[in-house]
Amino acid sequence: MQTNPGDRSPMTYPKVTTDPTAGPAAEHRAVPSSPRFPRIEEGVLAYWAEDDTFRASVEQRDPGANGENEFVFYDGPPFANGLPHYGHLLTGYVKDIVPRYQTMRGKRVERRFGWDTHGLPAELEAMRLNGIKTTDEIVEMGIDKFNDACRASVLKYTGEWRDYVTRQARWVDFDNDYRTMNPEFMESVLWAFKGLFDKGLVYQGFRVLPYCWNDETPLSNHELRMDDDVYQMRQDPAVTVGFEITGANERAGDLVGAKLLIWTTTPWTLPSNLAVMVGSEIDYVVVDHEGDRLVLAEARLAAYARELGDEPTVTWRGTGADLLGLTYAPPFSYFAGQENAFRVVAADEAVTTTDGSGLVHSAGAFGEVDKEVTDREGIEPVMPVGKDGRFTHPVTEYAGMLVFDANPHIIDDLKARTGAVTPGTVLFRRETYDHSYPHCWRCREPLIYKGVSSWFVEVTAIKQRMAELNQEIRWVPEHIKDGQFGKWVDNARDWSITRNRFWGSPVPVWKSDDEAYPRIDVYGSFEEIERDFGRLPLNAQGQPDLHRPWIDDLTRPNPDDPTGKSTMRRVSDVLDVWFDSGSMSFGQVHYPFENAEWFEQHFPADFIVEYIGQTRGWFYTLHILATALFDRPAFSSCISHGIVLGSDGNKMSKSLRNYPDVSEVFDRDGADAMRWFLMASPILRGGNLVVTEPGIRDAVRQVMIPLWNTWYFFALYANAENYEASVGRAESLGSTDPLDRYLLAKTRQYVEKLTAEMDAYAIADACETTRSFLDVLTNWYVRRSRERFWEGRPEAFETLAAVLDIVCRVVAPLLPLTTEEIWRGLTGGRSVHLADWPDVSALPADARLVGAMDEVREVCSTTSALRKAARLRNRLPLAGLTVVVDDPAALEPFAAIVADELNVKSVRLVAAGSDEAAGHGVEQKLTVNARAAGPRLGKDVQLAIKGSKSGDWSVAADGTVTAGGLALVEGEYSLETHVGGGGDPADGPVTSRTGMLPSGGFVVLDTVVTPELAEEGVARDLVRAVQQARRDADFQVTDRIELTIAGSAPVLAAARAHESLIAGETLATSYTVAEEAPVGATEVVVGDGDKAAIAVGLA
RNA sequence: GGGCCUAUAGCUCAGACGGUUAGAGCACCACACUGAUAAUGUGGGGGUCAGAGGUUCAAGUCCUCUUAGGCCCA
Repeated sequence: MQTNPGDRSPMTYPKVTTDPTAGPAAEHRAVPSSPRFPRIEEGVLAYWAEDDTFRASVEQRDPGANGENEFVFYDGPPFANGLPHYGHLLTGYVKDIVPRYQTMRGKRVERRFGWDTHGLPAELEAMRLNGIKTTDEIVEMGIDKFNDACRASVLKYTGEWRDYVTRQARWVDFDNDYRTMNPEFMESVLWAFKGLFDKGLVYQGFRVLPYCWNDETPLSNHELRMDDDVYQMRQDPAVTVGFEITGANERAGDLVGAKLLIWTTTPWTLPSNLAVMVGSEIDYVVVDHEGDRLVLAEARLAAYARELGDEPTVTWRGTGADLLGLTYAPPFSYFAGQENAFRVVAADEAVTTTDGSGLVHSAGAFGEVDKEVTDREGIEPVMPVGKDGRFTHPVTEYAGMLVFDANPHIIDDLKARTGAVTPGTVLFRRETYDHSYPHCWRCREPLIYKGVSSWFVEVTAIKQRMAELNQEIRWVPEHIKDGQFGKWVDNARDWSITRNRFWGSPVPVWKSDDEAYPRIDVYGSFEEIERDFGRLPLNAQGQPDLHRPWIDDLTRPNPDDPTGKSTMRRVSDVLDVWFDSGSMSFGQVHYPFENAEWFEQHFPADFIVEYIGQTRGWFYTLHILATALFDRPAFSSCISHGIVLGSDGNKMSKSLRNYPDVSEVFDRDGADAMRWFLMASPILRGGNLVVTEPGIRDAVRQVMIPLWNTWYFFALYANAENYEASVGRAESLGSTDPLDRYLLAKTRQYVEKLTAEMDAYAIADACETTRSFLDVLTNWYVRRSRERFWEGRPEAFETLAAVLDIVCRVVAPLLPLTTEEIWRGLTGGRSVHLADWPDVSALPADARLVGAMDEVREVCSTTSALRKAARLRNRLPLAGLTVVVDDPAALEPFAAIVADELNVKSVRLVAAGSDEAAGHGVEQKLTVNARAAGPRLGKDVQLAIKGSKSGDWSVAADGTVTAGGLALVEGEYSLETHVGGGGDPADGPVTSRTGMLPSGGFVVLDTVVTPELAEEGVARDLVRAVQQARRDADFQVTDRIELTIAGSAPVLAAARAHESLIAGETLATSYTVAEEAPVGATEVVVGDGDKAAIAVGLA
C-alpha cells in the first residue's frame, strides 16, 4: 500500500463490515477489490448469530389479528439418517428464499424445523447397531430398550444438520423444532386416526401387498417406488403344470380327464392354488399329446412346439368363456375340499397370451389380481406362509423353508409326483425366466406378494374430492397439477397405514380378545385414554408416552362381556411413517388440543416445496388427510423441483464420487454461489440438474463478482471524494443526467418484473432477470459513467448508491450473505433482511428512454463490428458516425455517450427516409415468401427463389415484380432496404463503412484517418501505456505522478501536441518529453508500430 | 412386459402452422477495450438435425421402421 493515512480523509465506505480481511479499524477498512466470498460469508453468519437477526426479522412483523398478516410455510420433515446432500440443500434454499421474500414484503413468516423420526429406517439402524436380525429378537431384547435405541439413532445427525443448514444461510428455527415422536405430535396423529375412523374412512382388511419377509413388514406403494433399484432383473424358475379336469360344463362338452396347462414363475404358490383363470375372449384349444389331452391358448401353441410338435392334433376349439365352470383336481392336496375352489374362472384383466400358456393359476393370498378374483368368486384365500416368508402348516412337506428355497423341491415333487401332489397333476415343462422383479428398498431382498392384515384409509372413497381440491393448488411447474400428481390421485388406491413393527405412532385401536364378545374402541387423545384406562401410558421415566411398549400395557375388562373374562387389548401395529408426515400440518401445532384457532386461520399453508418424488409421498399424504379431515387442500402453492444428479449425469453416489464435496464448495466458492447455481438452474422448472464445479464457479463469475465490483467501484470513488450518499431520501433519485435517468427507469422495470416473478414462485426466472439487470448495471451504466464518478459528480454517486440499495434489497433472498455485507457497508444499517421490499413508484417509468438506450447499445455494437472489419482500433479517433434511425430525437440525449464509447469526433442522427439517408448506398433486396407463393406456384416456386437470390429479378414500372421469369403477386414477396458493405475499391479509396442495425436502421462510419487523427491515436495509446505503468507501480488511482515520455519522432510529436490530454488523464503534475529514454523507462509500442519509452514516479 | 417422452455444435439447450443460409449460452481461437472488473466488446472455427425409408414444389419439423436414452405403470 502506497497510502499514507496521515494525508487522507478517513474512509467513508464500508460503513460497517464483518469481513476480517477488510482491516481492523475504521480508518484502515477498505472494500476489497477481489473478495474472498466464503470468508465474508463466515463473517456475516457470525454477525447474524451474535445479532440474532433471524429472530428480529420474524418478530418485527406483526402477525395481525388472527394472524392474517402471516405467511404460512410448512417445512417438510427430513429423516436424518445421514448427512444432508445436495437435494436437501436445494430444497433448503427454496425454503429460505420464499420466506425471506415474504418477510421483506411485510409478512410474518414463522419457520420451524421439523424431524421425521419414526419408521423402519430407524428400526433397521437400531437392529444393525444391536446386531439383531428378526422381530423375535427385538421382542427378546425388550421393546422399550429397542425403541430407546431407535430414538437415539434418529437424533444422531441433528447437530450436523444444524451446522449445514446454518452454513447454507438458511434461516429456520431449530430450537423450537417439531418431532414426529414427541407426545404432542403423536396425540395429534391419534386424533387424525380417530377422525378418519369416525368418518368411516378407516377399515381393517386383508390385502395382498408387496411384503419383505426379511424385514417382516408389508411395503406401501410409495416404498415400492422408492428408488430405481427396487425393480431388478431376477432369474426365477418358470413351470408349466397340467391340472386334471374332474368336472364338465355344458358348453365345452366332456373334457374330463383333460389337463389345464397353467404357467407360473412362482412355483411356491402352487400348494395354495385355488382357481385357474382364463380370458373369456381368448381362443383355446385341446391338443393330443402322448395320450394326454391338453388345454391351452391357441396363440401359445407355437411356444410349446418343442413338446407338442409344429402341427399338433387339435381335438377341440373354443373360447375362454366355454371353459368357465370346469372343475379340476388341485395340484396339491393340502386344501382339497376348499369351498368354491378349483374351478376355471374368468379374469380378462389378468390373462394375456404374450407369455405362458394362456391359463393362469390363482393363489388368492399371493397376488393382487388373484385376491380380486378369489374375492369375486367367493373363495376364501389360504395362507400357509408365515411372516418370515417360510411355509407353515398345513404345507408340512416344505414347512420351515423360505418360499424361494422351496421352489426346487416343489418342482421335484411335481416331476416325481411325490409328496402331496395329487394324482393326475403333471409337470409339463420347467425353464428359467429372467424378469424385472421388485426388491426391498431397504434390505434388497426379493419381495413376495402376500396377504396381510392391515388397516386402510379408504382413499378410493374420497379421491374424487381430492381431485377437485387439487384444482385449487398452484403447482410449480404447472404441469404437475394434472400430470404427475393429478394422475396419481385419479388412480389412487386405498392406503395401507399400519405396520407390524415397533417404532412408530401406535394404532389407537383396542379390541376384545374374545370373539364371542366383540368390541372395538378407538382413542383420539390422552384424555380419552385416561378416562377409560384410569391412567396415561407412562414410560420408564414416568412421562406420558404413546410409544410401545407403554401403550400396550393399557388393558381393561371388555365392558360388553357380562362374564368379565375378556379383555380389551391394543392391536399391536404401529402407523406408517407417512401417516406421521401427512399429519404434519396439524401435528406440528398440536391441533386440536392447542392452537385450534390459529390452525383454522393457517390451513392450508401458503407454500411448501419438496422434490418431485413427493407427489407420491408427502404431497400425497398431506392431501389425503387434508381432504378427509378438513375438506380443504393442505397447501395452496407447491414447488416441486427436479432431481440433483452427479457431474456424470448419473444419480449422486458416494462411492462414485461423482459430485463436488458440499463442505469444499462452501469453503471455496461459498453458500451464495451454490445457492445461485441451484436456483438459476432448470431444476426449479422440474428438470434435473447436473452438479459441476465449473457451474458453481460460473455463478460467482456471472453474478457475484459483477455485483461486488459495482460496490467496490462506488466505494472507491465515494471514498476518494469523501462523499456520503443520502440513500433512501427522495433527492437520491432526482438526477437529470440521461444515463442516471436511464438506470433509474431500468431499475424500476427490473424490480417490477422481479416482484411479479417472486410472487409467482418463479425463482429461476428471477435469477435470470437479475443476471441481465446486473449486466446493464455493471457493463453499461458503470462503464459509461466512469468519468462522472472520476469527476466526483454528486448525482452520479446518489444514483448509484440508490440503485445499489434497491438491488441489494431485492437480491437479498437470492444472495443473502453477499448482499448483507454490501448493504451494511453502504448504509451502515443493521441488516438488509430487516429492510422492506423497495417501493419503486418513486423511480421514473420511462419506456421510451429505456428503449432508446437499447438502440444506443445496438449502434455501439454494430459500429464496433465495423471498426473490427476495417482494422481500426478503438483508441484511434475517427471523424464521424452517421446514425439513421426512425426516431433520431429519442437518441439525441445519448449522442455524447455514443461518441465517447465509439471514439468518434461527431455523431449525426438522421431520420430514416430522409434524403440524406438515401445517399448511403442503400439497395433493395427481394425475398420470396415461399409460404404464400408455394401453394400457387407449386414446383416453380423454387425457380422464383433461385432468381431472387441470384439477382435475376426486377420491378417493372407498374410495380410488377418478376423473379426467375415468374411474376409474383402482392404478398408473395417482400422488398427490403438493405445496406451494402464498404463499397468497391475500384470506385476509389474507401471512405466509409456501413452496417445494419437489428432494429432496422443503419450506421455509416467515416473511416478516413487523417494525420491529426493518427497523432491523437498515438496520444491515446500513450495514455493507456502510462495507466498500465501506474498500475504496475501499484499507485493509487488518486496519486499524482511525474511523467517522462521518449520515443520515435511521431511519438514525440504526439506527446507534445497532446500534452494536456496525456497529463490530465494520467494525473501527471510534471510532464517531460525527452529525446532520450530515461533510466528505468518502460518500452511500449504505440500507433502503427512506433516505439515509445515512458517513466513514471510519484510526484 | 405395457404406455409416454427425448435424440439438433465439444457441453447445455431454442427451433408456433412444413417455407429454402438451423440459432443461443458455455467452452475454444483471434482481435479490441480496460483509473472498478478475475470483467467486457467484436469476429471466427465448429452441424450428414441419431439411422433408414416415405409424403410434399419444399422436411430438423409430418408418417413408418430401426437404434439409443429417460420417465411412468406392472
